[in-house]
Amino acid sequence: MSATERPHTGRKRNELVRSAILDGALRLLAGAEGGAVTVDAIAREAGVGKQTIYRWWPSKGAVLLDALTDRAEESVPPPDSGSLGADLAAVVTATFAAAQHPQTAPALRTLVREAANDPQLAELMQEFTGARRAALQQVLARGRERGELPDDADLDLIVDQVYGVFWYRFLLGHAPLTRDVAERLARGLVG
Amino acid sequence: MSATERPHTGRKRNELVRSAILDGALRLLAGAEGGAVTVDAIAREAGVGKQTIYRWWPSKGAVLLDALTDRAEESVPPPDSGSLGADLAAVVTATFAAAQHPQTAPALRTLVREAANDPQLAELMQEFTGARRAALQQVLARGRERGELPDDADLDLIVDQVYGVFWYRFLLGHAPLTRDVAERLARGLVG
Amino acid sequence: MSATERPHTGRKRNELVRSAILDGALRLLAGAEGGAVTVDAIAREAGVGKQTIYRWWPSKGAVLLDALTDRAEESVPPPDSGSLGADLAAVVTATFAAAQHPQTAPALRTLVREAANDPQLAELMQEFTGARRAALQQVLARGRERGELPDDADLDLIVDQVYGVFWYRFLLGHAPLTRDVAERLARGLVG
Amino acid sequence: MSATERPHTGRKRNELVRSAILDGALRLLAGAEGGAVTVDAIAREAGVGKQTIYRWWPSKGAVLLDALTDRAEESVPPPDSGSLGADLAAVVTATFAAAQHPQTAPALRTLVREAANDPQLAELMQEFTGARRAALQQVLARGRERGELPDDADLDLIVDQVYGVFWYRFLLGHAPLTRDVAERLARGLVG
DNA sequence: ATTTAATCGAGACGGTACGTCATGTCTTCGG
DNA sequence: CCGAAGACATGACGTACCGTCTCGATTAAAT
Repeated sequence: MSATERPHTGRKRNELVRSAILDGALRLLAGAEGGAVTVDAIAREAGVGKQTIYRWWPSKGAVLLDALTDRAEESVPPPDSGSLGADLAAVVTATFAAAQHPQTAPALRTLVREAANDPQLAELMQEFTGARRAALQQVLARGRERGELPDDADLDLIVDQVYGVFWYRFLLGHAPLTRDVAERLARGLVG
Repeated sequence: MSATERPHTGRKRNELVRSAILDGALRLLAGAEGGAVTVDAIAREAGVGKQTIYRWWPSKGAVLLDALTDRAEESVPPPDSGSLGADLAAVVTATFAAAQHPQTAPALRTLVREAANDPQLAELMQEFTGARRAALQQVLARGRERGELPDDADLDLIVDQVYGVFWYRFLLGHAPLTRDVAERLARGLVG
Repeated sequence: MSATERPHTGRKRNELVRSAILDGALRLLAGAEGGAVTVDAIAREAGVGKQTIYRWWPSKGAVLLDALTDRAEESVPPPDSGSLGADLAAVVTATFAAAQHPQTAPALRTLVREAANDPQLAELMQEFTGARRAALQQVLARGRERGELPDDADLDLIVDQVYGVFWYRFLLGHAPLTRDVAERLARGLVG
Repeated sequence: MSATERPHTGRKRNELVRSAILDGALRLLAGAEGGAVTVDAIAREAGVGKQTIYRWWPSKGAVLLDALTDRAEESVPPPDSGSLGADLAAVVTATFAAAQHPQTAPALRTLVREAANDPQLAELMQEFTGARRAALQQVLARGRERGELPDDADLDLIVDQVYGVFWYRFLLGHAPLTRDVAERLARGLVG
């Protein structure tokens, strides 16, 4: 979408511009694989002035995070099937699967790369991952209440084993994140 | 160490220069915490020309990794006490402890940050982490041979749970990496 | 041996680059008439990095001034024919003619434009114009010694009438700077 | 003067806004001396929207010129004492004196600086200075009719010597613009 | 009395140029 | 040939103004 087709909204923030930027960012993230996700590039891709980006996001990474979360996240509620094993397997499987999406994966990797040198973005990602951890912990807490886990089980540790394995493999890529692995991991943790 | 105090060795490679560079890199990695581990900065810190760095290392990251591994690692052999639980606990505890060292921690974190945007370095770190994984897997394999693990145990997954938790907590810092956690983790995995 | 006494060992300044920049600047000044004498444009035109320009000149205008003076000025000595009238006419005529040169004129105008918003450059131009004034005053002083001007003649004022008329007409362009005008002006001042 | 204290006049042009803008512009012109006479700055200073400025003036420079001329100039008629020498001296002295005014001088200098990069404003200033030249020429023409100047005197050149000296010294500041200088200049031109 | 039309403050927007920073290569000179 | 110093091309960065646009309010003139 070019700038010429996009009407100005005057002194109000233009939502079309917002999504044009996020779209452009996603296109670059998904496409370029490893390179050239420049602020200038995003601006050009979206038909937007650089200043407009800096006006609304503190850093390039914030744009990327926004681009990823804005659409992908409709705040899926954690499953509650009554069985801890099933719930855990569901969450882990879903997590693994979501990151495999051919458009999401490169974007996510770029995002992490950006976060590494951008404290602003790092903090934003902390919030994001914190929410994920909290959701998973809730699932575990329900299971513990039902007696499916010992009372002294270290829920934080279990959560971190899940996300630890996920990120470790996702970023290093030395081993797969298949559905099979997900189920085996879940079983190992609460079996 | 300034350049003026260091004698030239003529056409042979000067070992003093090598360590001056690695020292300088370490000082920057440990000190600046968040900022500016530039090639120029390393060169200045070491009293060295930039070209000298590029002559011997393929990228900035390679220098950093070299700086970290050159000294800290005298290739500790994996423990072999005869008990899988004890061995695993020992490895995990040692891993957690090593990263806590007040000089190592910030350097390691910076290293990861650099690796995120430097494919050269990323590959080097893969080798490094690969070696660690292999060592741990060897411990587990010995235990499985002794019957301390079922024959169909997914050793790779267990290894990745250890290092996954480690890196996840180390980088995000949302939860501790104490000896207690290490032991609980080990017990959970092979108990 | 202190740092100041230490001979330079670094790479030498590349004279070709210097002249490439000045040439490029001149080409832009002469060509584009009024527009787009950007630092980026100069750099592109000269096949040079922007940083290289900023390394050697404090501002864009300084480059332009350098470009103009570097070549045009072989420090012409003021004429000394023995007759004040003839000398003055010669200087004024030469000044008028020099600025009419089809390549110099637009460059000079751009230079003034730049100086208006660049104190650095303004000072440089002061030096330049100061030297011109001094040269003319020397001519007048010689004439006064020979009795061709009264002892109480205000030489500064005469000089400023010459250069005042010159710049006033050159910049506003409301009246010509012909040889005829030059001679009439000279005659009016010392006739 | 802030916007809140200023009543709206509805669909009629608000004269208070006009003067608020001109006042703000003058304050910036006189005050900052060297910096930042931005359109945004004028708008902020006057408590006015940018569009309001662009609605009534074609360019920033036009505002500045308006600000200067609107108040200072009540179109003083050229003197006509019957003596050319006296009239000329009066005009020159008045011109020199006017520009010395502590509030006018910096504003005038800034105005010229702006004009250097604003063709719109440059043209407006041409009109302004043209009027001044015409006024002075009228004085000279009257004197020539009375026989106080030779029939072939180049009036334009005399005029430009006056204003040339004035602007040259005013802008460069290398020599004063005192009453004494004014009288000597006038005497030299028509004496 | 109601509509219509213009002013005005505010500020988002697409651009252009700025001056700085880091990278990795290349060049010079002294040991 | 090594090593220190640093020039150089490249390209991204984040900022400053520009001039245009649209909003929502206010008020005067036209209906």
